[in-house]
Amino acid sequence: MDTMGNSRRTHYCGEVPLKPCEVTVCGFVQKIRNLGNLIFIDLRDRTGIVQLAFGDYTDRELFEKAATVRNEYVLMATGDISPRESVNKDIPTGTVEIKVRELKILSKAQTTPFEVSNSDKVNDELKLRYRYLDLRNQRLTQNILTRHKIAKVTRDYFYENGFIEIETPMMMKSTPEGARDYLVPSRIHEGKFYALPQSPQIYKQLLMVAGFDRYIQLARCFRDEDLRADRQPEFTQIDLEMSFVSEEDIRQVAEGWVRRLFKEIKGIDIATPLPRLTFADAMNRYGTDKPDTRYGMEIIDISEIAGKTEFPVFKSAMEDGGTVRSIVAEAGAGTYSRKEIDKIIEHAKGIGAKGLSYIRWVEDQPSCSFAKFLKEGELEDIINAVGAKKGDVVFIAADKKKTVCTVLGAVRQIVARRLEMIPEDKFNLLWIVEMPFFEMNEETGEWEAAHHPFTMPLEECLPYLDSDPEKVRATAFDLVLNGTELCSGSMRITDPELQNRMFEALGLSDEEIEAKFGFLVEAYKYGAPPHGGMGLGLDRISMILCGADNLRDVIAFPKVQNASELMSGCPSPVDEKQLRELHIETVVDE
RNA sequence: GGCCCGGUAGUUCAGUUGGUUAGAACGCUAGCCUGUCACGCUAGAGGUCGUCGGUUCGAGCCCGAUCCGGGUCGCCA
Repeated sequence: MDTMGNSRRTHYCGEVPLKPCEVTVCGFVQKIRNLGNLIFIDLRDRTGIVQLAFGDYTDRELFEKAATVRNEYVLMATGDISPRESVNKDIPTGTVEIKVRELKILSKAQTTPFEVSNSDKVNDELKLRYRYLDLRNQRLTQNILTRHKIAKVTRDYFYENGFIEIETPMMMKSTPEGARDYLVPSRIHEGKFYALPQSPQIYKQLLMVAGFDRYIQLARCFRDEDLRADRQPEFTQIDLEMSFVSEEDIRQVAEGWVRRLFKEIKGIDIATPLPRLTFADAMNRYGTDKPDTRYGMEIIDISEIAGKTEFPVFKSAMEDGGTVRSIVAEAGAGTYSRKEIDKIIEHAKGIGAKGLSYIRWVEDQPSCSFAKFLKEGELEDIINAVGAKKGDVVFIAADKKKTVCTVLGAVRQIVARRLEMIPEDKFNLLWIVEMPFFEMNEETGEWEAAHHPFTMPLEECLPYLDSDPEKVRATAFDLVLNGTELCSGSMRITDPELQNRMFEALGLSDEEIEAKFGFLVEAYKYGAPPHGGMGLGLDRISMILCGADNLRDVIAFPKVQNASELMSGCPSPVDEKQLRELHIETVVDE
């Protein structure tokens, strides 16, 4: 093996000049084509690929050295850029190659567990175990570079608009409402714990009280909850807070950021102001608070018609205060077989439906899964009400409103995917506004804060605070992009009395309020500018702008579904000594 | 915690009704090859069929448990 010696890189592989000159490049071997008396090596770095060439112009010793090179070796090559005899149109440097005069093998490589250039098809588990190899793959490299650009554009935009970046603590007080905290035991204080931040919420509000006026941070956040394709236990939030503003002002700043980001990253002009939809409308029309509006197929309430039939499923749902709603799966490209319908129903059951009724209108006559319960003309009434045409399938769910919405929202998504009616190149952004303040916890039957408890309710809702929690809406809003929640924001309560009323409405005792949030309420007594802000998911926006369908693809070292990291193998056991210092007793397996 | 999907050479996959020696492609090793870019040709090595148990004369295939990975519901103030 060789050392670099005095040689240094003059150009990145993907950025070599396309005219004759001397260059030195460094990188990994992507591919070797050895033709006997002619060797080509594709050399890769983060910018791209360039072809190294060895032929009759190469001295014998160098040629033999080139012949020993294997995939993923780390090379440094010096030579002359020359035009190729035959051009490769697929890569930017395809018109030239480097006729190598000096080759240094800086590091050899074992045969890798998978081919880096072909890793897109390889099993995720293996790739995550060797994440540093998968990151060499150009798709993943590009994603990480795009994420970097997004972070840079974000900082540029907010700095230019008077925001100050301030770091808040990573070790903070545990506030166990909402998501579970990751805890850090204290060595100095026996039996006490820090928590990793779920968000810098309280600190950024205190920064407003401190007078910093406009704050931003690319903040790491932690939540000890189960993972999803769009949810990691550790994630990065573009966290911001502003003083002397209204809800609308915050959205305007965010829209400016969105416009700038899409322009610089995708070259797309986003029209602002962005459309907005109330939470109630979103639930009714799309069955979710994060609707994908790139396609139609909205939910239709047919309680008035179907709910009045003799079909026991519909009847009992109505009697229990529920609802009957439907979506029309359009004919699209093909027709629906019974088998496919069954599959969709199975899926619906998996997400909480007891079942799904349907009207399948593929042959001349519509066939209806509950036809025998219908009187003359009722089937026609339903079909007319939902506007179904021949070729369509009408899916109907009857249950409590929440279940019906969830189920039909999911069915809408499945059908859209199946029909390939989701335009890949479209970016539909919208605001969901007037979010509910309280949410019923089905298990305990108690009202809980839907957002965080510092959220300002809409002024017109204040009278219902104690009498009718369901009616209270918040100054909270979400930004939704293609069915993914990108951001959440709100105005905050700055009146200590109102803040205490909110805590009480949430069932906290005076002692609990004092112990958990006393310092915040106290701060508001010393002069608190009206303020509000938001948190934007950097990982999620990166995922969408990279065209990825999983957060793992835009995070350098992600965690898997059970929240472990396969490369390093964390979480892992620790020494007894460490535990003793932290005053933690060893847990013996039962 | 629930539901669904997956696990067969290094990798991606095939493997019929349970039946002889588990196949292919890529990768790997060796040899040949002067313009490749999915280089080509020849030969070779490479398998506890995730693991454990069961049914059977016989299991990659059937049954049970379990581990690992993925998706999702719950959960995510």
